[in-house]
Parts: sequence; structure tokens; C-alpha cells
Amino acid sequence: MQPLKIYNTLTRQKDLFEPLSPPFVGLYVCGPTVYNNVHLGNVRTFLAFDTLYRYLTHIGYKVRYVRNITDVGHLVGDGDEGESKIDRMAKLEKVEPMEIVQRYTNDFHDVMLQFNAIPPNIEPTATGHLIEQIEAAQTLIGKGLAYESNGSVYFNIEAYNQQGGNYGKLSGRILDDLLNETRNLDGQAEKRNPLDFALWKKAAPEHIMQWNSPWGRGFPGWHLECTCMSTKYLGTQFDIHGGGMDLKFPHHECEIAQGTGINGASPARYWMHANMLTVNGQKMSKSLGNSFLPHELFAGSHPLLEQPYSPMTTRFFMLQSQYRSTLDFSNDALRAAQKGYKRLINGLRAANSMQYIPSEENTGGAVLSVSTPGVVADEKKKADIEKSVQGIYDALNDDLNTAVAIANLFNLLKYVNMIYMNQLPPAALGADSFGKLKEVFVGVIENVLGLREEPTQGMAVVEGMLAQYRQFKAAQQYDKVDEVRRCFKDQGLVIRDMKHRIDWAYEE
RNA sequence: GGUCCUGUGGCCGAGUGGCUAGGCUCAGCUCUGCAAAAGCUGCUACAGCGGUUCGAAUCCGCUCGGGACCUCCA
Repeated sequence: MQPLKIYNTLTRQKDLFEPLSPPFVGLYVCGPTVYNNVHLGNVRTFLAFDTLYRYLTHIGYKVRYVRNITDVGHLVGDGDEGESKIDRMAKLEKVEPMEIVQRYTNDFHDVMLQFNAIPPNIEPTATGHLIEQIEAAQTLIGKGLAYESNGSVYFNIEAYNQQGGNYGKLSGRILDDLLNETRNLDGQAEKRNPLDFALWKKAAPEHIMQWNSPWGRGFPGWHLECTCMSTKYLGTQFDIHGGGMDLKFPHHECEIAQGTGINGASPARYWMHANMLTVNGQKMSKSLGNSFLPHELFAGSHPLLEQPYSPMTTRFFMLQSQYRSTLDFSNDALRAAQKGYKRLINGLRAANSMQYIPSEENTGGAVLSVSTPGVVADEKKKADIEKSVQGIYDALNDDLNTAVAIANLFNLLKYVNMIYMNQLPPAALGADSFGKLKEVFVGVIENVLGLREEPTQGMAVVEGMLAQYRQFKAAQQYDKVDEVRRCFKDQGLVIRDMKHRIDWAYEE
């Protein structure tokens, strides 16, 4: 097993990842609130954890990956007051709240699929776990960690800390500071302490989504669902909990308090937070009006976009930075990413078609490479490949540093291209290095980074047109040759005209 | 105001105190019907000032700039 280090927000350092019961790993990621389309910033977080899931699986762990759908309880505006986001949309559009939920859940799934994200093993919803949430609130009341007030139930932070809890340990906040800085919000009278947060909220009559509870009609508080669902599917203690940086406080802090209060132990051992996607240096968010929807990106239809960018270009773009760094969005950066992605994916096609040819063997009319009698092993290149392969795993083990992993991948790409272009006989690398080159290059791109080819429409007739091209070429009918080239170009493809063979590639 | 992060070459973006990250762009070369691609070569940066050190982009201090969270947000 690879020695993976993960930056743990709890300890503020990179900790060696040691699962509670290897080879099994429990991974919980906070999913979206489905009241609206996911934007690109949301996507970044989910792709970061998709990559983590992929890597954990790649290195041999059996991962149970749980990512929830928040379909109730998330309020608009400040704190524990205000309308439910989903309720509001439902009223606005005069439809059932569950229609809103369904629509944006579908959208979310579509989008993630386009980005080639692997669906989680379990995708629980908050409304599907109301019983658990009510029970959790009751348990907390029973332990003196929560209280009922006017039909709502609040978590008692003071009591929690008196019982040995440490509210603020995740986000590095000090309770007294929080108390001093808390703004005076309306309707806080129900709470004993402004920091107390809702486990269950009494529903106003006009609130559509409401259920019976021991405290009357109401709905669950936002933070409670994650505690209940992670506990149910991963146990009272599990390995990794992930989410966006902006959920660190208060959401995850509350989860820890709830989990600790109910089960007597801090829920997750490793807390991971993905950083924000920024536009011109500012966090991408709906309220700032600088967020892109994925389909706007794919179509290039947003005013800030100079051209369309494909899902894989975008995925590659995001992977070129480390998940804990902010990543700034710009057309220049996306364009550069597009070129890099195409180059890498052309290399992927090349690598997939590569076959090892021992130096003694005469391949007789070889398609992939000429026979290479008497080739001497190139120890320098072999060592360089070895170094880059190790570099990839070292990088991924270092808190999923995909940027450095990709840098090493480009080093390998050089050798893939040299073989593909017949500039380097495979035999010069020896079977072992060659095998490793191909296996790691392909495996990391496809399985860990989740990058794949984006076929174009004209793909079906490519081989036929290529055959024509060869004929025209042989007949030296260059005007026809150029015509075929134009056809390819119209499809976003290009012809690779090499000495030893003719192939097509994605236009870079 | 509090807590924290951050400032790298034309652009993006990694960097554990000493050894070329990488991508994109640009220039040249080889190859080529012409191209394209590929390979090779060139372009050596760390906001400013001071300190620690044999040695700092990397540690410390100050100054200036940017950002996040503190209120819903991935």
C-alpha cells in the first residue's frame, strides 16, 4: 500500500493516512443542496474528492464513498432564521419542493457524469433520514446537550464544552471570541446562546416541507443530516470527511459537536477541505454573480468566456493545481489547459496502441514500430522513466498533489511520443521499463485523474477517410490530400503523417 | 475588528533550506510535397526591506498587495 499523506484540517498538518480497518475506507463528502444548478466552483470540490476516491481505489483500498444530497433544511440567509432554500424555489415556481429537488439532483448527476466523476456508493438524502435525525435530537436532549424551545430544538454549545467538548477545534476558533463577535440576529430569543444551532426547526404554517415530531410540526436543521447519514453508513467513527473550505465553519464544526455529543467520539479522523475556485481573484459564488454553470462553460455562452471549454479540459485545468490552493479561472489558463489536455490525451491514444518489440524479433511489416535488431538498452532513459513514475506516486501520496503528478506525466509523455513517432525503439527501454511506462501512464490518466477521450461526431468515418488519405498520398494527389485534411480539421481532428505510418489525433 | 491563507518568469501553476517542476506562449534546429506532430536547443523567476544560516523562493520579523472564513454558500 502506498504511504499516503493527507492534510488534516484537525491537526493542521499532513498526516499519514491509516484507515481504521484496512483495506476498508469510509469516505463522506458533503454534497450539494439541490435548490439550483451546481456551478463550476461546486464542481471543483466534487472533482477533488472524486480524484481522492479514485486514488484510494487505485492503490488498493476498498472504499465506501458516501455523498449526500441536501433536500431539506438548508435555509436562506443568516443563521437559523429564514426560509428554506428549496421551499422558496418551490413557491417561486409553483411546483412541489420535491420537483425542485428532483430537477437539480438530475442536473447534478448529469454534470458530474460529464466530468467523468464516479458516482458515490451511497447517495443518501436528508428527507430519507428524518427518523434518524429526530432520534439524534432526542438523544442529545437526553444527554443534556440540546434543549427544546418554542417547538424548535437547539444544540447547547455551552453544555457541550462543559462536558468536555471543544467547539471550534476544527476551524481554530475560540469560543469566547465567537461569542464576542456574534452579530445580533433577529429571532435569536429562542436560543440560550447565540452560537447554539438548530437541530430541529418549528415550521411556520406556510412552510411547505414539514413533518411531525415530538416537538410538533417542523423540519430538520441543516447540520444534523450529515451526522446521521455518515453515522448510519460509515459508523460512529470513520476515516475521511470532505467538503468545501466554506463548510469548515460552521457546518463541519457542528457535525463534530453533534457526532461527539451523540456517540462520544469525534466522527471522522481526517477532515479534508478543498479550496475555492476564484474568478479574477474572487471566490466564485452565485451572490457575486461571477459563477459559471457547466453548460455555459461547455457552450462558451457566458459573457466572461471567450470560447467553449470541454468537460475534460476543465477537469484537467482543475487537476493542474493542488486541491488546497485557490485556483483562478481565466480564459488564458483554460486555453493553455485545453492544449495540454489534448497533448496528453493524444499521448494516451498512442500509449494504448504501443506494443513491446524485443530487439531480436523481426516484426515483418510492423505497424506499430519497425523491427529493431541489436538495440542497446538506454540506461539513462530507463532511469528517467523510473524517476518520473516514482515522482507520480510521491506526488499523489503527498496530499494528492495532482499538479506535480501531471508534471511527471508530461515527462513520461515524452517517451511515449518518442516511441509512437518511431524515434525510440521500445527495446531500448527493455520490457520492464516499457511495461511500466505504458501501465502507469495509461493507468494514472484514466483511473486516477479520470481523464478520457472526448470523441467527436466524425469519429465513425475516420478510418475510412484515413484509408483514402493514404491512397491520395501514395498517388501524390496533394490537392485531395489537403481536402481530406480539411475534413479532419472540421471534426477537430488532425492527421499525423509520419514516416512509418499515418494516424489521426485530436487537434491541439 | 478577530482567525487563517497567500503574493513565483509573458500567462497559469508546483515547490520538503542547497541539485532544471510542469503546462501554455515565444525564438531557432531536425524531420516533412507543404503542413501538423514529435524530438532537441534557447528564455532562470521567486512582492519589498531586514534577520537567522556556510547557503533561503523555502525559516523569522516588518511593510505593501490579494483572498477566505467569522452570516447561506463546494
